[in-house]
Amino acid sequence: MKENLAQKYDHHAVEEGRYDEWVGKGYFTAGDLSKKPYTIVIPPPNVTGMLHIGHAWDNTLQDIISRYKRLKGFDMLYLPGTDHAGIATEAKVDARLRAEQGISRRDLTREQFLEKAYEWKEEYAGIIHQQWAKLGNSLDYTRERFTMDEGFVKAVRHVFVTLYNDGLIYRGKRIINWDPEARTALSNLEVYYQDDPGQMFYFNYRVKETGDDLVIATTRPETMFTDECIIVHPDDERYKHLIGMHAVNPANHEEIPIIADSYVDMEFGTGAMKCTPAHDPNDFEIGVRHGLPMRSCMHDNATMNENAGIYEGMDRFACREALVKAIKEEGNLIRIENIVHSVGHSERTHCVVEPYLSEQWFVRMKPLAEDVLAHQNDPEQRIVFYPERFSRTFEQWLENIEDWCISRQLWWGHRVPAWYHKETGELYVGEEDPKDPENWVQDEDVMDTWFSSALWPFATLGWPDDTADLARYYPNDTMVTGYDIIFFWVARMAFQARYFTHNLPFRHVLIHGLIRDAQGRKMSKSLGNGVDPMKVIDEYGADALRFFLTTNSTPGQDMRYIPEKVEAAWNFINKLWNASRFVLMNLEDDMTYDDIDLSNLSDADKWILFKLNRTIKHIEENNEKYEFALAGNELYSFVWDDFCSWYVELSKASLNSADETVRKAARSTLLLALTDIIKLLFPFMPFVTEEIYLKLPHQKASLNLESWPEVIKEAEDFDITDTERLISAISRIREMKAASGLKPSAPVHVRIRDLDGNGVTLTADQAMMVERMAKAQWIEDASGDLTVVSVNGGTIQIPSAELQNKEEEIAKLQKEAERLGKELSRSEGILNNPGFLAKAPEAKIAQEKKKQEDYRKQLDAVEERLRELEA
RNA sequence: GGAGGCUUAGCUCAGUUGGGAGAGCGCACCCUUCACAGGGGUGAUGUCGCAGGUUCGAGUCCUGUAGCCUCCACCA
Repeated sequence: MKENLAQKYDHHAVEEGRYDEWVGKGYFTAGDLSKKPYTIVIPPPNVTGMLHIGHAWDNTLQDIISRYKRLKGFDMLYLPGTDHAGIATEAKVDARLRAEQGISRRDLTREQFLEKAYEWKEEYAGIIHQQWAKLGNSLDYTRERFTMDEGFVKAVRHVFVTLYNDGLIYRGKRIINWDPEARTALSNLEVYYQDDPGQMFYFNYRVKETGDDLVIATTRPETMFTDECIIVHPDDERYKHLIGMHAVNPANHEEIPIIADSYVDMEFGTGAMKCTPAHDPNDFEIGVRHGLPMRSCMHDNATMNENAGIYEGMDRFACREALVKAIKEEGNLIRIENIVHSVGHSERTHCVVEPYLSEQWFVRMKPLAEDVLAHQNDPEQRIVFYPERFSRTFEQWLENIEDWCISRQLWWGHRVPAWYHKETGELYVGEEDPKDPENWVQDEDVMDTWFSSALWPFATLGWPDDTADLARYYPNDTMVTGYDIIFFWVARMAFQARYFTHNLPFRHVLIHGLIRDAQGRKMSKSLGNGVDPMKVIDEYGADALRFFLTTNSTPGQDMRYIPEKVEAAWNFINKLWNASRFVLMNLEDDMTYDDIDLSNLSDADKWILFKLNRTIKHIEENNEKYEFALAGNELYSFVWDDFCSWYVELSKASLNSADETVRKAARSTLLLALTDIIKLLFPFMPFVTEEIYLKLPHQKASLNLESWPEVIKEAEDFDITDTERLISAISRIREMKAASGLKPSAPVHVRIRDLDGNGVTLTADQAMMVERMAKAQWIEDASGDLTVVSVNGGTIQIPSAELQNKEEEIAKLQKEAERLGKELSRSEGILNNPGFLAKAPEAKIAQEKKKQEDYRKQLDAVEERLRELEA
C-alpha cells in the first residue's frame, strides 16, 4: 500500500511550513515570459496594525484568482505591498509615545518622530508578512513595495510636479475640513456626518439705522465674532428696505452691513442669515462674491483667538455656552430650539470637524474626472465592475466631484515638493530639491495618503521609469477591493492612471462587501466584536477560513462571520481528507499517474467521470465570472454527494471484483477524479490539496506547478441515464425500508418494472450497485404481493412480506398519488393552454408531453397497487 | 433631496439569459468492524414582503408600495 495520509486531518500539521517552502521554491515569482501575464496588485494594507478578517476575505479572493490563473497557464503576478497610511499611523505612533513615554509627537522634532514612525512601520510590516503567510497568499515578494519607498517618492514627486505644471494642482486659501485634534486638514471623504443633538439659537441683530429687530438663527454662535454681514434675499418684501443698512452683532456689538444675495432661501428660518466666510463653505462663496473680509476667530486647535475678544483662549464649545449666556443677559437671545442635525466628524479622531479657512494644496478634479468618465464609454478602455452596479456608484461620484484637498499638516507622509525662498518668498515646485537649499525652506505639509496609493497599480511596477515589468504587467487585470473605498481609492487610481499612463489601471474591479459579526453588526473596536483571522486559522486552519469566506458570500454583498459555517468548511475538508485516504488505500504501491487506464469502465465509473466533466466546466465558468460561491458550492456537493456518498461506495464493489480489469478501471477512475477534484479545490484550499497531491501518484513537484484539469474527452459521450435511474431507484428502496422500520442493512428482494410494466433486466454491474447501496437483491421476477413505489422511469417492487407494513405503504402510495395527480394536472394545464402550444419552444413542449405521459403511467401503477391493497 | 442594497425553510444565506423552490446549520427517526460518529441513511418545514402589470409561463422582468440597511449631497 502507498504511504497514506495521517489518520486524522490536522490542519496544523498540514499547513505548517508549507508556505515557506512554496515561497522558497519560487512558485509565486512571476516572470515566465513564455506565458501570458496576469496581474493583481494587493490593496496595500495600512501599517497601522494587523490584518483583520476583512483583509483575509479580500486577500483570499485575490489568491483564488491568482492560483486559478496559474493553473490556467498564466504568468501570474500577485504583487504585495503596504501603505504608510499617513494620518492613521501618525495617530498610532503618537498614542504609543503617550502611553510609553508620556509625550506627544509635538515634543519631538520631525526627524525624531519619523524615526519612531519607521520603527512602527517595520514592526507591523513584519506582522503583516506573517499573516499573509498564514493565509497562504501566493505573493511575489521579489516585487514587494511600500507607498513611501524610494520609487514611490520619485513617482509621487513626478505626479505632483506634473499636475502642478499642468495647472491641475494649485495652492489656495479655502474653507476645508479641519480636524482640530489632529490639527490637520482633511479631504471631504475623511469626514463622516452623523445626526447629533444640537441647538438652534435665535438672536436679535438690531438694525442700527431703524432700530428694527432682525432675528437670525445659528447653530454655531461661537463663530459670530467674525460675522461679516447679514444677507437677505433681494426680493424679500420683509427685508428689502433694510438692504444697505447695518446690523449690530450681539456677540461683539460690531456693526455689519446688510446685503442682498439670492443664495438665501426666503422660506428657511427667518429668511435672513448671517455670513461668516471664514467658518462656513457657503458663506465663503458669498464672501468671495461680495469681496467680504475673511477673518477667523479660532486657533487651529479650536480654541478662540484674539478676534473673540474676552473669550480668547476658550474652547469653542465652552465659548458657545458663555457667549449665549452673555447675549441672553443683554436681552438679545430670542429663543433656543433643540434640534437634531447632521454634524461632520473626523474619520480619524472622531472629533467635530471645523470648517476652517486655511492655505492648502488642491487637485483640480473636474478635467481629470471627465477623462475617466469619457473612457467609461469606450469598450476597450472601460473599467468593468463586478457586480456591474458599482460602476454607477463610481461614475456618479466622478460626475459630481469637487477639488481634492491633498495637503495634511502631518509629518508621516510624502512631503509636498514645494519650497519658498527665504528672501523673496518665491515659490519653487520641482522634482529636484533646490540647488541652493540654504536659501529655501520646504513646505511643511505632507500629502494625503491616498495621493500615493492612487499610483499603486503602476508605480509598483516601476513607473515613472520605463521598466520591463510595467510593459508586461500593466494594466493590471483584476483589482479586488471593498465597496467602501471605491471613492477613496478606485476612483483616484482611475484618474491618475488615465492622466499619467493614458491607460486604465485595471480591466476588472471585483467588489466585495464588509464582514460583520454573527448578529450583523459592523465589527468595531468599541464593540469588541472583531474577529482575528489568526485565531480562526489556529482553530480551523486557513483552508477552512478561506473556503468559508468565499463560499458564503455574494459579490458586492456584506456577509456575517458565523463560526458554525467555518466549522462546516472544516468538516468538508475532513471529508475530502478521508476520501483521499480511501483512494490511497486502494491504489497499488507502484501505480503512477500514467497508469490511469480508462478502458473497461463500469457504469459507476462512467457516471462519475461524466459528472466530473460537467463540474470542471461549471467551475471554470463561474471562476471566470468571479462567482466563487457558486463554484465552491458546486464543488462541495460534487465531492460530498456524488464522489463520496455515491461513487466511493460504488467503487468498493469494483475494487472487490475478481476481475483485474474491473479493479483497474475503478482505481484509475478514483485517481483521476480525485486528482481533478483537488486541482479544482486548490485555489480555495491550497494547503490540504497540496498535501493530498503529494501523496497521490502525481506528475509535478507541487500542485502549484500543475495545470487546470482537462475535460475528459471519452466521458463526454457517456450515456448515464440508466445509472441515474438506478441511483434514484436505490434511494427509493432505502426510503421504503426506512418507512417500514427496517434497518438499512435488512435484506430485501426487489424487482424493477419500466413505465409500461415490463420487467427491467439489470446487468450484473447494476445488480451489484443495488445490492451494495440498498442491500437489496434484484430478482427477475417475484410472485405474491408486491409493494410498489414509483421511480423516474418505472416502478420498484418489493415483496410485501419482506416489508410487512401495509398501512405505511398505503399512506405512502396515497401521498405519491396525490403528488403525481398534482404534477399531472399542472402538466395538463400547460398542455391544454393554446398559448403555450403556440409560443413555447418545441423542445419545451416535447419535454412537457413526455413528462405528462410518464406521470400518467406512474399514477396508473400507483393506483393499481392501491386498489390491490384496499381489496 | 439623490443613488443603491436587502426582504426566499426555525437561523444564516444561495438561486447568472423567465420554464417543475435550494444549501449549510438546526430538528425527527434509524444505523457503527470494512475512508470518515467532526460519519452514514431517511424524513419534516416555505401563498419566495405586499399589490398590480407584462408573458403561454414570474422568486427571476416592469410599475407601485411597506419595512430594514448603506452610500452621496444638503441643512443660516
